[in-house]
Amino acid sequence: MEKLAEVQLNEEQRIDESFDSNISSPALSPKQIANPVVYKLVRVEGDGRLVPATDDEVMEVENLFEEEKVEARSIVDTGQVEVCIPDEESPSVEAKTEVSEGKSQGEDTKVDAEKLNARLEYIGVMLQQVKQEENLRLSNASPKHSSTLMTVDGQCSDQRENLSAVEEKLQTNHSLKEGPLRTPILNDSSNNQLVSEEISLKSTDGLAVGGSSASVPASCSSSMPDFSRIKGEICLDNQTVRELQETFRATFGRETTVKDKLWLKRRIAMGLTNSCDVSTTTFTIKDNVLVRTKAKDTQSVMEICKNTSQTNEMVYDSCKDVATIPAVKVGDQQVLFCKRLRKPEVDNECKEDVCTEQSASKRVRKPTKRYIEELSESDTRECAGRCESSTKHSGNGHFSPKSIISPVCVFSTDETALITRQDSFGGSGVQVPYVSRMRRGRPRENFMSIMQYHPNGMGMSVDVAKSALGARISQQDNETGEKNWKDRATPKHNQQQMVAKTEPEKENVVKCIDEPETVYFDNIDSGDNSDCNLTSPTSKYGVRRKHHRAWTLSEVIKLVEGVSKYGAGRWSEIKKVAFASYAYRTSVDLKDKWRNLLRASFAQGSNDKGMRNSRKHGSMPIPAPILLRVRQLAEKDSGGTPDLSSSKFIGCSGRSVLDSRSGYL
DNA sequence: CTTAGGG
DNA sequence: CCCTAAG
Repeated sequence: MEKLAEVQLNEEQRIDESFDSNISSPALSPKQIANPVVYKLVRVEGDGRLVPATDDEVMEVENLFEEEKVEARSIVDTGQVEVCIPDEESPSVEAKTEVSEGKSQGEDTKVDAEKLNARLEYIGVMLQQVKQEENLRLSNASPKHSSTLMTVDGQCSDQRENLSAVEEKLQTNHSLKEGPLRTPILNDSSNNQLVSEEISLKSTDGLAVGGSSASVPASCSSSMPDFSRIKGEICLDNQTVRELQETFRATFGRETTVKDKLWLKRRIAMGLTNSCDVSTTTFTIKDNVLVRTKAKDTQSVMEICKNTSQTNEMVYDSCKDVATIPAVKVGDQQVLFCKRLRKPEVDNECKEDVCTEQSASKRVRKPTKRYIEELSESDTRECAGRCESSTKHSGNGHFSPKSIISPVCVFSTDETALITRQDSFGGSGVQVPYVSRMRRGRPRENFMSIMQYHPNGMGMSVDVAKSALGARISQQDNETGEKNWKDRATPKHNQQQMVAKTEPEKENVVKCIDEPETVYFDNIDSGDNSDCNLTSPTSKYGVRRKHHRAWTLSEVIKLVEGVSKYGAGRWSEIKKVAFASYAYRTSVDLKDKWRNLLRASFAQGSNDKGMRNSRKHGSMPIPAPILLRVRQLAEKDSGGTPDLSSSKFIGCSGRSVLDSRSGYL
């Protein structure tokens, strides 16, 4: 069979912006975001490369589509899916753009939604056949349980790559549909048990998935599992096919005609262990022996968790919400899918049931997920480690949320693990290195306020602006670039973003230069690096490392005064009153600065006060009086009655110092 | 949205 | 400074 696969060119920004870091950068038009799903026909070469399909291939597939259309089952369609049969155009950005433009957010989907469904349906059929083949071919060599790692590995396998692609495409397609959704396989049953079983199988056994699809007749007589049929210990190994089928039926409540023993065993094993019913009846697998235990054998279940690991987290997550769950997939889809399903209240009982210990101790622990940057910062080693560690965590009954949202680890041929994400930037929808997002942070609204202390600031601003522009061009984005871009991003990607990013800023800067009087920095929004950080002493000495805006003394003073007036903690108040004109200082900033001030003041208090004005560390030295005042305020704030007789004096002196200084800041 | 606190 | 969790 020719390796024809539909690869998804999918941008799922909508699902989670933070996840899709750099795509959501300003470099992309909203239009692209609005068209999340695009498919493109490609062929998977022997080495795993994705090559655009030729005309012939496209024709061929189209014919097939037509033929199969007749008996295709209808699938609920939300107009989110589009099958695109492009020309032989190289998989480039244009290709995608064209496609995207041709479709205006599902408005024209009515045209032939049915047709599309039929096609997708056909792909499903094809997929099943392929999978069955695969299944037969690989059934002998397959280990008992396929862990996530295995699944990942499988994705790299040449033999399965096309399969994966097709499957992924198909299932993702499903996953995009809203509302109750029937897979062709499940037909009438919206039964949780069934669905969850199906999911679990798909998620954990990438190889044999198709088997059930193709083989299980749509006639599900009894749709409820009947665990009572399973008595005591059952050695799956010793069972005949017939018995296995029976067990299967008992387990899942439906018949199967699959004769593959291994397949059956895995199904049963997985189905049981993933069953939502584990809370009442727990089955565990020990050395291929199915053990039924009334009491929860947490230990054993943990083992299962470990084995199935990450993927099954999704399964567990899914149990509650099966009605809308189409499938679980390897790769990004899996992740996205998971995120989509993770509703807070659906803190699945399945997971908790399985991992009793954890649920007993604490229901929700929210380890703060550090932002994407840190995820993508992880290097090769870490990636491998994470794959492993997620497994480990599961073993301890601890599901690390991090593992859920962590990027997919793909082990490329040269044994290096890369963090990748599904990306269509190159047009081929292949995995590309995971790069950190372009830029974060709030915009800096305007700079007007600063200027009030810098009547002469203009000349400087030009310089800074120029230099800022230059720096940006040369090194893109200081923050993210230094660590991540160089080694991670694809060159193409980089360039595009770079151009897209630089342009607008150039404009802004130009404006800033041309119309210094009025427009000034109003246009320099998006604070991105565009901080013409005039007041920063560091700007004089070059190397403005970040888009920091150094705190001026006057700002500090206002802050201190504000704190003295309103008390520490009322940052929004202080900001409103004292920093009304400082749009770029948020209450958080105030708080941070205050924290720093406290630190500084106490540090200095214990130290020699002589170095207060030293410029050793290029940053603005904070006059001792201010620090003293800070300390005093801090003490007052901390509840104690420090009774500093000097408080008044300090207050006065501090203020006077401030006033005198603010003049030439 | 604001505050608190960690990175 | 940035991020996130909580209120």
